[in-house]
Amino acid sequence: MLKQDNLSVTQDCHDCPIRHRAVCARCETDELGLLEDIKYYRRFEAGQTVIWSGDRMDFVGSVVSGIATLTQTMEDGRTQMVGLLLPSDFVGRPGRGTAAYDVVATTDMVMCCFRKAPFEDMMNRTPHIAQRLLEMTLDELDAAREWMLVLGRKTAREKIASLLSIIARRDATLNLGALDGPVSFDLPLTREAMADYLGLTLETVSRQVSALKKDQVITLEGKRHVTVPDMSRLLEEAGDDTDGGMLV
Amino acid sequence: MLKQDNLSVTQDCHDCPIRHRAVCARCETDELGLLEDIKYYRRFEAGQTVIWSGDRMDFVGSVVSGIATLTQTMEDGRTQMVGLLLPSDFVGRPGRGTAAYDVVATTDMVMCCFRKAPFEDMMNRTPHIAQRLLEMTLDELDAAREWMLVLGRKTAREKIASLLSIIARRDATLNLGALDGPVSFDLPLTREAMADYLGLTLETVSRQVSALKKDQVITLEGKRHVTVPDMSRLLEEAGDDTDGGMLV
DNA sequence: GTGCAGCTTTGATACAGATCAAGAACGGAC
DNA sequence: GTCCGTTCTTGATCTGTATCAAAGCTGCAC
Repeated sequence: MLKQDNLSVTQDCHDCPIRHRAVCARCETDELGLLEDIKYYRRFEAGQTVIWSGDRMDFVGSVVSGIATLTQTMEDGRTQMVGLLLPSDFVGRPGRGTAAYDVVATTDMVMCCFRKAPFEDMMNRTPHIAQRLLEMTLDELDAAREWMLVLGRKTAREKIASLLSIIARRDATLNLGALDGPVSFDLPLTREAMADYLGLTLETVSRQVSALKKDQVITLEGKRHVTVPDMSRLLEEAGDDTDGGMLV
Repeated sequence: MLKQDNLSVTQDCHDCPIRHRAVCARCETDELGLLEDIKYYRRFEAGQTVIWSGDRMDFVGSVVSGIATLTQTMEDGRTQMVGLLLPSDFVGRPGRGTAAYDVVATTDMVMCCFRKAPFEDMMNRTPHIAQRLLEMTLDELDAAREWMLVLGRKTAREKIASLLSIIARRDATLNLGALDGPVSFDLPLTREAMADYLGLTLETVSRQVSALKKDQVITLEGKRHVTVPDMSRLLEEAGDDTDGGMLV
C-alpha cells in the first residue's frame, strides 16, 4: 500500500487538503479558529474498523485522506455497502448518539474529528457549517438514489461499468482531471468490497471485470490498476445517458 | 378513489395538517407569516405528473395530503422508484434549477408550494427552516440507504415484506398508531409501482404477495387492502432485526 | 529460495426471478 | 344489465447470477 506519511498530522486548517470541500468549506478565518479548538486527528490503517453500527459515537468528522466504506449487515451476514467515503466526506450525524452503519477504512486513512457536543453547538451558532452540511447531505442523497437505480435495475455488467465510471470520475475531480483522453486509476476496493457495493457475489464481479477487459472496455495492469481508453464507451456500458455529458 | 375535498385548500398554516412535521415545523408564528406570503397550493389528480426529470423547477414544496412517487428512468425504459413522498415530505432541492427525478402523484394530492427564489432567500435568513430541512434530508438519506440494502441483498419475498412493513409503520405513525395488535392499511401503489420500488417485475410482486397471503403473513380484502395479523412475523419475513424493536 | 495466506480467476451446476403468454377480476361508461 | 380497459393472477419456460468447488497468483514471513 502507498505510504502517505507526508500528510502526517496536519494542524493548521489553512493548509488542509480538504479545506475547500469539507464541512468547513464556507467557514471564515474566525470560524476556523473555533473549529481548530475542538478538532483532533485520528489515523486508521487499511482494514481497521472506525466504528461499529450501534456503537456510541461521541464525534463526527471528515475524511482527510484515504478511503472508508459505510456498510450495513443483516443478521445472517449478507452485507451491503451504502456509501464510499472519500477525502472531504463527512462521517456521523449531528443529533444522533449512535452509529447507524459500520465504517471501515479500506486504505490507510486520516480523519479530522470534532467532539460531537461542541460541534453541534457550533452548528447552531454558525450557519456556514449547517449550510455546507445541508449541501453535502443533499449531494449524498442524490448519490444514494442514483445507486438505487444501479442496484435495482442494472445488469451485472452495467453495475461494474457504473462503479468504474464513478471511481474514474471522482478520481479525476479529486486529482488532476481531464476525462477526454484515457483515464487510469487504482481500484480502492477488493473484489469482495465491489461485490458488496454492487449487490453481487465476488465471483460475478471477477467474471464481469474479465469480460470488460476481454471486450477492451478497460485494460488491467495487475489486479488493481485500471485504464479506461475511452470514457464514453464505459458510460455506454454503464447504461448511463450516453452523450458523454459531463455536466457539472 | 377517495374524495378528499374536505381538505380542499387550507390557507392558514396554523390549521395545516402537516404543520408540525414539514419543513416549517420549527418556525415561529412570525416566520410562518413570511412563509404564508410566498406559498400557494396545487392539487394533482391520481396519475398526474407533477414534474418531469430535467424540467425547470421554479418552486419547492411539501406534500400536504396524498402520495407521490419519485422515479428514475433509463433510456430503454427500465425504471426505479427512488422515493415515496408522503404528507409532510419535501419536494425539490434548494439551489438547483431543474428536477432530478420524475414526480408523479399516485393518489389525488395537494402540495403546498413555495416560489423557489424567495424560499431560498428565507432559508438563508431563518435558520429554523434550514435546520429542519437538514434533519429531514438526513432522515431521507437514512431511508435511501436502508433501501439500498433491500435492493441489493434481499430476496423477492423479503422485499415485499419490507415494503409492507414500511407502509404499515408510517401509516401507523401518520394516523392512529398501535403496532402491537393487527394492523391494516390500503396499499397506495399498484403492483407495477411496487415492482418499480423493489427492483422486481410485476409478476414476481404478484406471486410473492400471494405467497405471503397463503402463508398467512397477511390477509387481503380486495387487492389493495392489507391486514397484518402479527407485525413481528412480517418483520421476520422482511429479514429485519426481529426483536419487534420499535425504536423511535 | 520455500511455504503460506489472502485474493482472484475459472469451471460446473443450481435456482430465483425474468420473460412470454393466457386468462380472471374489477370498475367505469353506456 | 353489457362491454371494455386496466390491473392482477397464474402457468410454462428461459436465463442471469448465485453457489459450490478447485486451482492460480502475489506478496510476505521466514
